[in-house]
Amino acid sequence: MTTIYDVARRAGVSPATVSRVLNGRASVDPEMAARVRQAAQDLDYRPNAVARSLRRSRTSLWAVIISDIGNPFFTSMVRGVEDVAQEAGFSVVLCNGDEDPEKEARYVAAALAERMAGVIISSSGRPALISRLVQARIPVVAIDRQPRGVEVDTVLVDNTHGAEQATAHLVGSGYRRIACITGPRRISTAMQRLRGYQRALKASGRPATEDLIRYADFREEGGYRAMASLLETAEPPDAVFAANNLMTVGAVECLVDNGIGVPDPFGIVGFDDIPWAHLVRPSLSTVAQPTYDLGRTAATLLVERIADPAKAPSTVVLHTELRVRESSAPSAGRQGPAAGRTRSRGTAAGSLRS
Amino acid sequence: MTTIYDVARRAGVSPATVSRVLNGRASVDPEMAARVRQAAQDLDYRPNAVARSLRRSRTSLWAVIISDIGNPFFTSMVRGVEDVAQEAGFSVVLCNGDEDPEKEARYVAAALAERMAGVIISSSGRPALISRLVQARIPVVAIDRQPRGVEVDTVLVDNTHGAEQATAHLVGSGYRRIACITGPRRISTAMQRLRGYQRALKASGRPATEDLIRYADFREEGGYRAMASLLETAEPPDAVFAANNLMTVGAVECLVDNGIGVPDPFGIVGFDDIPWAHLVRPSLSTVAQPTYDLGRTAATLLVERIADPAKAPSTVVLHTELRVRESSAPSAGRQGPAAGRTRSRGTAAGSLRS
DNA sequence: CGGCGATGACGACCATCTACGACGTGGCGC
DNA sequence: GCGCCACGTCGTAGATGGTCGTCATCGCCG
Repeated sequence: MTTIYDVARRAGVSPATVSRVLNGRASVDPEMAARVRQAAQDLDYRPNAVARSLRRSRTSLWAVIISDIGNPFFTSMVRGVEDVAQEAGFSVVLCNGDEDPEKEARYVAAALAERMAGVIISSSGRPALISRLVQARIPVVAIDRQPRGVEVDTVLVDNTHGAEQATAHLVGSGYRRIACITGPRRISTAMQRLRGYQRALKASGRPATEDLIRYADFREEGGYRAMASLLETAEPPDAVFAANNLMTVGAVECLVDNGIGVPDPFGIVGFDDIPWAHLVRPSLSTVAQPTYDLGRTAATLLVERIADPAKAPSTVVLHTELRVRESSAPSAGRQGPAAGRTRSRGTAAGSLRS
Repeated sequence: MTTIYDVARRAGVSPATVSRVLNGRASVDPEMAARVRQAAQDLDYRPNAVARSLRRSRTSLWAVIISDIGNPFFTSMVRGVEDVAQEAGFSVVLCNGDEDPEKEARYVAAALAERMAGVIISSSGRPALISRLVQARIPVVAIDRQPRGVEVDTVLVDNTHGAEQATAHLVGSGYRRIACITGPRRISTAMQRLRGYQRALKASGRPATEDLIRYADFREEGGYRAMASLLETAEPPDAVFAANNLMTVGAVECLVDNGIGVPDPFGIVGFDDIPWAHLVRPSLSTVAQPTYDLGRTAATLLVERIADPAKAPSTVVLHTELRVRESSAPSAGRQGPAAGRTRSRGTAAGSLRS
């Protein structure tokens, strides 16, 4: 590997001058600058980013710690983060926490050891991890999930409102007993979405009883099991609101395996869109999140936080959008007063292309 | 941040001894070692990975440069890479090349600047990028796509055979004019899958004419347009083999929008599975790749290459598996001699759970 | 001729690792 | 029993590569 000394020798200047030319920090004689640049090009010189980081005591790496790389929600989010990072001159280290607090802890340790420039984290629960980052003065942005007891920049969606809207839509479609499959109690999004569900039930004058609620794991398998458990009860539900995309898929699978028709007699709405939802039959009604923007917003906050570590932490809440498709639109006989949408194939496909 | 000097001072030893204790390189008096460890724990000392990297002139980071983070094929692969990296003590920097040679070049430059310990790359064409890495003595493993003119460790699947099998299956199902939507000419997988398609057609005694071939971009949009273009021809096909998952989805969308039934009258088989393929109606027949193992294998090769930079490069070819579902199984009247599978819903769902 | 501004050279510094040297102890041989 | 040698252990210092502050010098202008 060629070093800055090799370039200096070839250009007949000191290493400091080479540094100044390449960083544009101070004014250098144009003729000499050109000579340096030529030498650098001739030798295919690439500054050693490690040495630079050591001297500057800061790197140009971000750690993005997500909960599940297999979930399209997170990959889309990462894409948003990455695009902003790229523009701002940072590289992204993607870390798959896998909903495992221990794995997550390892990644936080790595971020500390590598003295990363910043961390974007969707934490699976432990606020202590985020505290450690804050204590080490590493800029942090929490995304998707709200950490408890720590003051950091945060980007969320209006989980409660989205869940309320989805549940109210099921109520309006005429379903009688609406169940809820949510995530682990320690995760803020799971609890907020549950609260939205409960609020909508109360607003419609129905009791939100515990026997209609299941706490699963935000994965396909968990959604399947929760659905199966709901069907086994003495008085099974006739609709369900599932609190994330993978559990929605699991629940639908369970219904298919049990030969139960969707949307008639059984309605389903899921939180968070899935790709190719329009190709799934019946197409799934979902509460769509602005995943890409979620990532972009978090990244923008991180850039600002790095620029000014002293500024007060802010929380940004983005909006969800209920996308009604086939899975929550029962036949005419059952439809309630609020249910007036088309089910034509063309429309469904068209709305998804956007 | 506490440094090795702080720990040394507190333990009453020299920094060198602290380093020795924590790295286990040389023998140190056990009593003294215990004192050092205690001091390190008291101060919550974490070695500065940047300084370590500079001194050792090697980092513990891998760059994984993939073509499209939105494609589940790659995320599953990355998961395999990551699991092995974790075990071997490396962290993974995920880089989304986005099928854009320029973006890809930037990431390769970053890998060089950061003196990364290794690179796993699914290159969008330019062998020059890989050459630069090899020249800089950075261990490289090519994955999914075969780089031309460079000798590096490579992990591939049997693209030609998989495509041949898929096409032969369409032939056997009784389709007459079978088209092919493949990827850009510069990408090896696109050409190999095209070759498999052509081979199968020749084996069945049909001409593989150019008017049945479209070169798209491996994306949903491209698949849609290619399908539309095939339908506009004077003599449209009645089946298509699509060379990756996203283009398959695009092609199906186009068929739906045009009101053409699948699998009757139009058959389709795609290369590479998609998640929730079993929920899509009609469920899609695909050539499934061992995506996770692809990643694991590449990572294992990289670990070996790092351990022994001198060893001869090897190429590993993994096998694909044709998964017949509904989209290629026409009704009885059309079925050819080779088409004898069930189309029952239960069976289709069951085969997908595995 | 003096002063100021601009530019370049030099060296300290970032945190860690490691080669080399020094010191001490134990064992063996005379 | 004493001395020497060898080995084990520890500390010092230098190296890693780039950045930036300091100082000196040169040239130009007043």
